[in-house]
Amino acid sequence: MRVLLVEDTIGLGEAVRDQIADDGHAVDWVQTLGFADASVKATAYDLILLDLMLPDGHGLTFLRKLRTAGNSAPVIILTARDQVSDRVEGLNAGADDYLIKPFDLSELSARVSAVARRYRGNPNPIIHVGNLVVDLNDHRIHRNGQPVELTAREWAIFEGFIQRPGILLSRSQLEDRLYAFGAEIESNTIEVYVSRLRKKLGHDAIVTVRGMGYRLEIHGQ
Amino acid sequence: MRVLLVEDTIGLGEAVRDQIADDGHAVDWVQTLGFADASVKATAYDLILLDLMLPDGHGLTFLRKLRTAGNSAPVIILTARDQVSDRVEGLNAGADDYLIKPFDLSELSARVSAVARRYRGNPNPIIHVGNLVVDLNDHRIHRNGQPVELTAREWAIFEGFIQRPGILLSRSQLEDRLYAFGAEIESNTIEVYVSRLRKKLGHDAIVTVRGMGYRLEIHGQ
DNA sequence: CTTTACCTGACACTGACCTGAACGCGGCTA
DNA sequence: TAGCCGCGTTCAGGTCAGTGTCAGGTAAAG
Repeated sequence: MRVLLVEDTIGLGEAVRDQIADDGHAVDWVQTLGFADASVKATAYDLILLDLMLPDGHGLTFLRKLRTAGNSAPVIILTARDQVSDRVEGLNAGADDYLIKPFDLSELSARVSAVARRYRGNPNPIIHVGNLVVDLNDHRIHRNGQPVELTAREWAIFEGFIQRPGILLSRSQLEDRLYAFGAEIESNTIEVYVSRLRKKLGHDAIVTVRGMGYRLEIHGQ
Repeated sequence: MRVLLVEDTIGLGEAVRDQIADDGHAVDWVQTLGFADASVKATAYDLILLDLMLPDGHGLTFLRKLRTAGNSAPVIILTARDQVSDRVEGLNAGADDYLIKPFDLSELSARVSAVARRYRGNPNPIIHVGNLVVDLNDHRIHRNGQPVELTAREWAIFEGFIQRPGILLSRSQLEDRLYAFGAEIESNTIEVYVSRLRKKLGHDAIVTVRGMGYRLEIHGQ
């Protein structure tokens, strides 16, 4: 799926872009309405993620122009919790959905893949890694055929690994998955969750890279 | 697809009817709520296009009655640009979408075929899950042979589960089923409905996945 | 050997969740 | 018109799994 991300906050934009790319979609990220305008003229997007407060104007102006131009691509609005009127107006202006900042990356994934599913009638994407079978939408894991139960936090971490198996994830990247961006944490929480995941998924499933981070190890069978 | 068009403006009604017929759907066109009432009792429509200002009453009264009667056919509201409050109320009353007059016929086509797409691939209206037998068209459920009565809201939730048994549904996905898109809800309504469904369908029918959502458990037989 | 980084069992507390009960409202009946 | 009923929603009180912190231990690096 081709996704256009219109968002001027750098940290958030990066995180969203990476998440969507990891989910297997092509992302174009622009920071202004001007570039957004140009992009939709050049490309037929399957989904548009639209922030409302942008340096060169309000997202709703863009949305209305898009609709009157006959573009009916699904639009998901990214908005702050207190801007209720914006949200209502957004839906009236032709948005399909909205996400309230700060949002979980997994919530974002869910919304995006809901759109993707509607567009091509896809079943759940199932990933096989070593002796694990993972259903991403359903948050379900089987290890050697046995179901494995993960808590919300454990899943958040694990999802980060499974999306890029074999790739090194730094501590702070993992922390971002737990505490919607920003929130600094000074403790060994990540270590604890890695430990818990190892207990559930096998002790060699996650490899420590000293001083750098962790990586999911693909092994077996 | 069977479409019911409720619209008292002659010119517009004709144009819409013709467009939908051209798209390959069967259209019934009525001009009053009275006839609309009679029609939905006689026929199971797959989509209802509903004007709000009608000679014998307001379309929302009709919509509410429809929903409390357990009819969950998708409804698209046809409304004028300046009636924002009507639109919001409409979504809250259980409409699925809306179109602002005057609208392009191509826009209409797009929305209608979006509904059609969602409706297709559902050829088997009777589903067996564990000790439940569910008739999707009739909204009828039997548990171990005994009929189970669900209210409109309970059904809305349950339908989400039954369409893809075993899948995890997040709180917000369930909320979307109750309140078209939009309407923010800050309460435990979902929990209450889950609780009531459990009482009617068996306490182990719906499993809580803490921090993530709920899932219908397929068990027995 | 010392230092640093990481591991993991244990534990207290928070907040997510459950559910009986009460409220409010629209629709139906008399 | 008044009264009743069913449904949707909110509230309050209770329960318990999940989370984060800590402390004592182990492994790696130099």
